[in-house]
Amino acid sequence: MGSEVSTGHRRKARGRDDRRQAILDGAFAVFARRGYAQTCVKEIAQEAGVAKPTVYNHLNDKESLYREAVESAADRVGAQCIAAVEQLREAAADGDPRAVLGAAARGLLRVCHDEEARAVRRLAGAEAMPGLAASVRERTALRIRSALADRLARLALAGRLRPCDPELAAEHLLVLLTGPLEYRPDADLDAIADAAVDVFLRAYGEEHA
Amino acid sequence: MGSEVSTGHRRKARGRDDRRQAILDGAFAVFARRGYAQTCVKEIAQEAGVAKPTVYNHLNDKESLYREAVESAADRVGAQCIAAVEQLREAAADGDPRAVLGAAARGLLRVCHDEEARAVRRLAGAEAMPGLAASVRERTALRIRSALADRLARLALAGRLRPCDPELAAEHLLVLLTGPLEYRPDADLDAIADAAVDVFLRAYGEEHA
DNA sequence: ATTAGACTGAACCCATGGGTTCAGAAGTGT
DNA sequence: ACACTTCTGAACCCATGGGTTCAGTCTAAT
Repeated sequence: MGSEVSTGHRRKARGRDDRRQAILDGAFAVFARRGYAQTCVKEIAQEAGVAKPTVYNHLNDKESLYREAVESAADRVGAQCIAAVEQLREAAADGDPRAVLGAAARGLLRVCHDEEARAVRRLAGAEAMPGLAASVRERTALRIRSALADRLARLALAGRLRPCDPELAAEHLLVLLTGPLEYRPDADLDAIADAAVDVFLRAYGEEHA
Repeated sequence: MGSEVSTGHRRKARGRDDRRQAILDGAFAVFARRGYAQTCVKEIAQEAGVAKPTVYNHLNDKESLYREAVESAADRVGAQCIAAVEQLREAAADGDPRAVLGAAARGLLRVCHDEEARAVRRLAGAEAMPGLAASVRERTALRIRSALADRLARLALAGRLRPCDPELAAEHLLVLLTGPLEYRPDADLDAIADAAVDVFLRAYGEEHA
């Protein structure tokens, strides 16, 4: 019966967390399309399929709602990016780095160009909430750079890249990939990725014969 | 007397424009440190040294205030960046591209790291104001890329860079410069600039012997 | 069946702040 | 001196919306 009690608690807790997550997701969706100022909590409640007091039952106020919603979405986006980078793990042993880097780059860029990722970038910096920008950067950019640096270090060690600072190399590859999105929000993603890998390999590829 | 009348009109118009600009500058300063939602028009008026009705005498409403303030600041920042790029004009004839590009890069990066430029980037994307982001991108990023592409094209034609698409090359150099600011907001600017030029020249420099 | 906890919906309170009005001051051209 | 425009400062109106309260409902565990 101890197990039944704890099961019951787990179910309840699970239910609570699900609902909380639904609220955060709804909040993120509304904030993303309306901005902070134009968003009213009632609309968030509707989006989440929940009554307004329920929102305040899970979150303290509008600002917490914003912070936690953005951070939660940042975690999702960060995880997708990490997954795209991690595909370099097995593939690294294979043939020329251009193919394997190209595939990872295209995957990464698709995630970064996704509506959710764009919204995270917009909402993170805006609205002067102390610490939020740093927190989101930690959960996305820095984590991704670190994961990519790991992979590049292995490539360099294997002689497929020239010796370099992996952190800096990762940063360069990432800005070559995602930077152009700021200049051409709706360009061909694969073309951007290929151009980025091209430049990256000319700069960091192994000394050619 | 026609001249006197027109002089009078000019003085008045000048006075009006000055005051309008003072209001826009004050608005930008307050929006930059408070964000849109937390900013009240009264504070803008105080910052500009003006009474609240005077603000509404020059601008229609809070949203116009925001748009025009951001666009005005974007114009200033854009002009400074163009100036930094334009120093490639005379210097282009000189010695190795590394020195001349490095100097321009450091100048450009200083402007982009400036508080005003950071604020423009923050405020431009935020707050779901249709068209504002595009307008600011037009006044800054695209203009700068275009100016830089002009200079790079001349360098390529002079054989100091390998043949390339100047627009794309300019974009790559710019993201290598400004991208790292997102990852390390307070790193050594000159180090970033040098690393960017280094990578850029390995990718776009003339075929080495 | 009972009890406990979460959820609902609607009404409610009220601080905030956008935008306006107005009477008068101050500067300007004639 | 006179008229004209602009600016001031203070008060004012009022829509918006954050946050709360409450009485009643639903679910689930015992």
